[in-house]
Amino acid sequence: MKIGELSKLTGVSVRSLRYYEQQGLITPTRLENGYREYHKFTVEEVNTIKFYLSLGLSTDQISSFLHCVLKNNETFCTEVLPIYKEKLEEIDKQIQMLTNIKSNLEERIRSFNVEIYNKKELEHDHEKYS
Amino acid sequence: MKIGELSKLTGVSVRSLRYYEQQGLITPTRLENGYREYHKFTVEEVNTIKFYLSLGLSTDQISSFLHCVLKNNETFCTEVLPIYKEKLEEIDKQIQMLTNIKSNLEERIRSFNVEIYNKKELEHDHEKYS
DNA sequence: ATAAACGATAACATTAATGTTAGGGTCAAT
DNA sequence: ATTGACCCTAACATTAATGTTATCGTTTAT
Repeated sequence: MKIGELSKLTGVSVRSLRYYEQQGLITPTRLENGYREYHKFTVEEVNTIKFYLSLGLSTDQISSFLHCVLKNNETFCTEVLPIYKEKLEEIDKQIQMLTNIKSNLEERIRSFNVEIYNKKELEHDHEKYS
Repeated sequence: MKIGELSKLTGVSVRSLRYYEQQGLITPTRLENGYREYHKFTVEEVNTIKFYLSLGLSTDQISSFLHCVLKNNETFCTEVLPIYKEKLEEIDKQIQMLTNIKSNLEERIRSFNVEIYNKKELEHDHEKYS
């Protein structure tokens, strides 16, 4: 199949398919006219790539083990586990950072509410004593 | 004071100070020779900018309320609260995404452990029955 | 044979703050 | 007057996957 069909079947843009090829993730053959020709099982490969990208892995990381996981159960590929662990640490750090910022933001937002409360108190006092 | 001194006092690089100026966050005067001249209270301003940047706000967002918060208590600046709330939603979404990925990663990592366990079982069986 | 649909390559754009480098002025001390 | 420490502007680089556009060749249907 040609690139347009693969794109439709996978939902991955033609541009991205060419990029994956450039990154060494897929290697189509060429027809006489220069068009890329893909095997039908490339659909599965591209879906696998999509999955790993959705885990936040880079094309570089994916390329380091894709060859293996396309043939074996993932758990047989020793390259994968360290990458997962590395990514997990990275994500934990990010969550930690975001959580800190979130706390700060919530605290600042709370101080606005306190301010509004103070203003209402003032109005109330005004009524009470006027 | 000149830019080098401001940089030392705030820990913000000269490059970044010029960038903040370009974004309209600070507006030094110029000496006759073209050098930027900063008031001493600019140190406080830059520290304020640093703080808002650390909350993940963009220079664009900061510039929309910096003028106000430099003169008043932040809670008097009506522009700030919506920006905080917007940022908070954005961060919640990011945390949600990262948490999802984290779950997926942990599940995949777990399946490696199961696999190792199975392998050990095999060895064990091998001993047992050999 | 012409037009529409598809394919190819190549290059630039996106985001946002910051680093780096190049090519110059300025100033103070020697 | 030379040196070193500053300052200036301007421009390119960084990250990574994807979008966009330009220019061109190919195929297919009319």
